Amino acid sequence: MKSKATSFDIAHMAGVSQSTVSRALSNSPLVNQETRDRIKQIAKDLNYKVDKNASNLRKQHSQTLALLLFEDPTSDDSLINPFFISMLGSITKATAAAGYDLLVSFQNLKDDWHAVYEDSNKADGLILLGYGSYTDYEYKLSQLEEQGTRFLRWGAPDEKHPGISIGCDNFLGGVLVTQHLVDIGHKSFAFIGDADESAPEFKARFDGFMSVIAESKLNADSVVQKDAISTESDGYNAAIEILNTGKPDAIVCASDLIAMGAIRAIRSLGFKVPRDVAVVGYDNIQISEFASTPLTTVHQNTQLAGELLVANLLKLINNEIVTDYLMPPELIIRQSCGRTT
Amino acid sequence: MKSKATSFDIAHMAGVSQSTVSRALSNSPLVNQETRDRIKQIAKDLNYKVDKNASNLRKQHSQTLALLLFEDPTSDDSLINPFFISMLGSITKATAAAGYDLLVSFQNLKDDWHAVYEDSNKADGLILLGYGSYTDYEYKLSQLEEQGTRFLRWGAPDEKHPGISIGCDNFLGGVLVTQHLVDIGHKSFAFIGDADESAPEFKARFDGFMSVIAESKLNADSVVQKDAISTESDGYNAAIEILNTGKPDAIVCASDLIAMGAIRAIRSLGFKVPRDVAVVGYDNIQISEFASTPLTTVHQNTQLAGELLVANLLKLINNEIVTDYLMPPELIIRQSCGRTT
DNA sequence: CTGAAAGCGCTTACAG
DNA sequence: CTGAAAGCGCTTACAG
Repeated sequence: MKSKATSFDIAHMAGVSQSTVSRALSNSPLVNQETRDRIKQIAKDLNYKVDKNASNLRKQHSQTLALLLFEDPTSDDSLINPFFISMLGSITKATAAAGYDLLVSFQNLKDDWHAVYEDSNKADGLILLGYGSYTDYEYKLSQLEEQGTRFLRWGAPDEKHPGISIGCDNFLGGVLVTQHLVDIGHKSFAFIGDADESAPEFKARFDGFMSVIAESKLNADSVVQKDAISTESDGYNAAIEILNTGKPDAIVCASDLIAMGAIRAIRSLGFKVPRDVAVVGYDNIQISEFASTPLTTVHQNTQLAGELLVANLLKLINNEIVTDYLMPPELIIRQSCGRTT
Repeated sequence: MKSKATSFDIAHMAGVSQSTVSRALSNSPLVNQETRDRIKQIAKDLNYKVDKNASNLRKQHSQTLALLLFEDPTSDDSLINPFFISMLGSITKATAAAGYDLLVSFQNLKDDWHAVYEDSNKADGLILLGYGSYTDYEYKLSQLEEQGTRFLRWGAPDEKHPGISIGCDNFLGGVLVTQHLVDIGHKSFAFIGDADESAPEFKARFDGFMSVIAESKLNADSVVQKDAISTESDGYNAAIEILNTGKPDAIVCASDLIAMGAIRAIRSLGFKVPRDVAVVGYDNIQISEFASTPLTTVHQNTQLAGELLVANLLKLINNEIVTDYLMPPELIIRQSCGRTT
């Protein structure tokens, strides 16, 4: 194992000063074209790469973005929400395309926030990604902001939270999917998913759902809502409870994972989807297409979302002005909602 | 935005030297318990964190591991193989648990290997994760090894490739799933998946498959094999080709994604799974359980794999001896293979 | 266009 | 147990 070459080694070989090597390698127009090429060739031959630690220390920035994933505390390892996975993929690519590195870390609700500060030190900016509220972190987020840490969060814009958010219009998504159910003739509805402050995305979906119920002059009082976080088993349990009290025409679920559980529950009681009960989800995760009954759901453009998140975080880092942004959701009609014609 | 505190600031406030601060914060037993506590308290109050760039530069290591994901060049963004996603999750956690950071980057076959070297500079060790062969990278891997870069790859142990590998016994997996099909009475078989040098994992699964065919005294000549990389569409196309020439009792697929495509193909021709044609996959990705016909498949313990990968890479970094390791696969029997009794 | 020098914020021998 | 000092490998004013 040979020790790594430094810029001094290159300088020595090229017969120039170390400063010139540094300039040449960073494509400074200050250095003579010819010299620059020669230095680059030598660097290439030696497989030399600039030491990032030294470079970053000197430049006082890291060329690194950190992605902080907030998981639901109950979800087990193997069940990372596929939606986030998809986001992870697009963020990774967008980051790389921008010439930045990506540090990924999972934040656990149980831990204290050590990791965030650590990461904020190693990264020029942070992307926060997670379902549910960042309410628990509000204080920490304020602290980050005070320190001058640049961060963006995925989710609903929210006056009460520090920081800028980029998200998908959950209210509109809830409207789209519920309106479709109404349009094709469903009359009675249930909703599965947390619908309080702790889960702003879910709540917005629920609000969209309720707004359609109200406008359609359906009996809002007959609507059942059951709490659930985004897991298959929560969906299952909530659906069982609902069906024990009565059978709605359609169940609107706050996520595809919940919908998968609801479908399993409906079947376990001997009903058929969508014949006896229609089910719709949210997220358009991969499973939803291949599911036993392909799921009608709401698609969020994760590709675009990743690009937006990275592009805007970079703007933030460059002290440009960034505002909240809400992407439009897209209704995906498959079989689980019933008669589509 | 206030500028960040440094160890000198802490030293000033604590009335000690900067060296002492550094020692206290790294829990050196050299410094007086009381002083240590006082310094730590101040650091906490100031929300001070050690500058990693400076620390790493000085210590000449990065406390960072890099995960290099090799994707099939054809797979589109949204379809990152769920198996890798699961690995990503477990690697992320294992890395964090070990007190390291994780840098994630997607290597694109089209690009040159710049990223690898970059990453090798920012990380103490590399984990290579991808389906298929690393043949194309063989030269680069040798170079990495020469430079003294520590790396581990996920996959089949392979004499011809540099580096140590940790993987799952693909041959045995192929045996398990095929033997089960034979046991429950299937007689004629097809295999979908690349079965040449370029895809060592798939080839090993195929070899396991063929060994069962041979031992079962079935007519090996009648076995059809069609190439496919791990995508739903490749699986679909390959299955269509197979069914156009004849209908085997069972199709063994080199991955779950391929199996999903095969099932779609079988249905599109009016056949039923498993009644007319049984299908089995490999990987036990999340979809396989929720699929229209739950998939019989082979499970690889990604949780363990991630831990093993990280633990062994850390050993490598500490100059301990590490050897190839092959994890046992586990057969998961669901409905797609037919009569299970 | 090029070089000598300072300094980014740490860790760790070295000396006491 | 503590401090003064060197140095990790760069980038970038500063001077020419």
